[in-house]
Amino acid sequence: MALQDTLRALSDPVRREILDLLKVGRLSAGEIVAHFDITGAAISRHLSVLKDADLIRDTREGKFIYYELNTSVLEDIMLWIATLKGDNDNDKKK
Amino acid sequence: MALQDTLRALSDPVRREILDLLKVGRLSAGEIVAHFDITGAAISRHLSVLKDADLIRDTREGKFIYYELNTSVLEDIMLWIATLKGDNDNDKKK
DNA sequence: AATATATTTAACAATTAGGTTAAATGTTAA
DNA sequence: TTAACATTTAACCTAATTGTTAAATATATT
Repeated sequence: MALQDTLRALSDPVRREILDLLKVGRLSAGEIVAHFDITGAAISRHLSVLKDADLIRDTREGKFIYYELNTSVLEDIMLWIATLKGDNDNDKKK
Repeated sequence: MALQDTLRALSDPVRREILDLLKVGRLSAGEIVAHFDITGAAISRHLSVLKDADLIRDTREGKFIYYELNTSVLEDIMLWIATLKGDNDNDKKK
């Protein structure tokens, strides 16, 4: 379900914007919420979708929960797209 | 809306499987339907989503409509993912 | 212990998505 | 022009998604 989860997570524009924000560095949930016009509850659920897809990691620090990007799962997408485009790099690898 | 359309189209497993089928070569709608357990109507709608996202192109030939892959729009995803991963190749380009 | 702050979870409403069957459209051939 | 075939579109149903507000949880502070 890895690829499925990742692509589903990426298919929402709010979630992609969250990832774009985290590109610069870690942010607390509240800091992320501040960038949007929707409620903290809505953002919180988006964060949990991203977390389930392992696109972000969280660490609590006192009252705050910090989120940071985890790009490793994006490899699978890159691979899938590459094979779709007829790249035979993968065949070579095996 | 290009990236959004592409990612949304890719977020469904049936649609990804259709693209995988087309990797080998063009197929008629009917041939595609034959690979699945859902109705032709359902597949037809999936095809139209893929077409709207410009991931496939169609050409009618007599009674049949043939579908073929168009991978060019996948570039945008690759780019977006690359920047997310901190690739500064794009910066260099400008 | 009580309160304030940060965040998540629950319950709900509106919208979107993906499936079905039945009807419509386009094309070929009798 | 009628019949048959390939495909799409329409109408409908159910389930999932995304947002809201209100309640719950976790931590820090007084």
